[in-house]
Amino acid sequence: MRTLQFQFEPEPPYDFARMHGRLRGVGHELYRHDENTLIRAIRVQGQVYLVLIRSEGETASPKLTVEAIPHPHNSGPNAECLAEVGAHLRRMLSIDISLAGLQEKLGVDDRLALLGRRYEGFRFILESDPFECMVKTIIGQQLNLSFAATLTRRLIEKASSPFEYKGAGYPVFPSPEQIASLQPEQLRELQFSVRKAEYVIDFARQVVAGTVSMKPAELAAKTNEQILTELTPLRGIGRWTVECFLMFGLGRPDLLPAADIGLRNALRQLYGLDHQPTEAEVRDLGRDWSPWSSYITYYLWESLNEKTLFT
DNA sequence: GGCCAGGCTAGCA
DNA sequence: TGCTAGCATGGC
Repeated sequence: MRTLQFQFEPEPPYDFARMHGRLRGVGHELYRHDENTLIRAIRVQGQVYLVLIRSEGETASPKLTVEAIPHPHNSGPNAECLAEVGAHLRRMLSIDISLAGLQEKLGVDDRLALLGRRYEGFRFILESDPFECMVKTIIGQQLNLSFAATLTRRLIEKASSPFEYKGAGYPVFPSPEQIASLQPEQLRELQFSVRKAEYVIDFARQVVAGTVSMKPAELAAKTNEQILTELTPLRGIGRWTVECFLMFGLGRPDLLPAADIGLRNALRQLYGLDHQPTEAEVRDLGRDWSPWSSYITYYLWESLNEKTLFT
């Protein structure tokens, strides 16, 4: 099978260096970094590819080249996948998002304007697919990020085999079938709580059984509220989890996860508050962020990594 | 040593 | 309908 080649020229600003930098941090165990190249395995309609993403431009004149190397075990005619892999990468890398309007939105508030200047062109790199996003989000509930990353890494090592390429092994996020075939005790051995082990496996089994759809095309046809209504009845999936899923899994631009501890801490820092704002206070502070609530939340999360930014 | 982590459920008033 | 203990463990 041949390597697929793609070139993307998103509308500026597009700050790939900062987007790449975020993926070097904790919680991004699926990525490998080779000089200025970002590498990971992705799954597109059941087929696995190793993608090498390289930036050859700058924030004001962005240009990305991507190679996608099909896994040797992929089956079926590869040619049909070219368009699908390309569309997958465009969505994952926020290529077709226009940020016009975001700076204007940020500009009405001095503190937010600071964020806007700092993170101009900083976009989401989405989780590779909705199933992966949901599993990682369930694992991340309530835990500190580093322990959540440890659990995710152990799950990947337990349930799937790495993509071997040029003498190195690249982790592949397990398929729904691979996670569905596990027993809760196997995740308990990895230091999952009993509950969390059940949530993750039950979710995978529902996806395999078809009672829950994680198909991108089907999810794309639904509103945020429809997806919230459908997914929150599942055990282990609450409002926060679906909000994160909509942001990082589907790239929906206008989510405000007002109960999120990280967002509350970031707002406390941004505005110099003497207490951690409540959920209601967060909704009030963010009442004018629409239709960019996800992006402003994203910038606020990022600001947590820079304690000196507002002091 | 104690409390909080980018929550959620079950069980109880 | 609303409140809270418990969850597993790491980090500060």
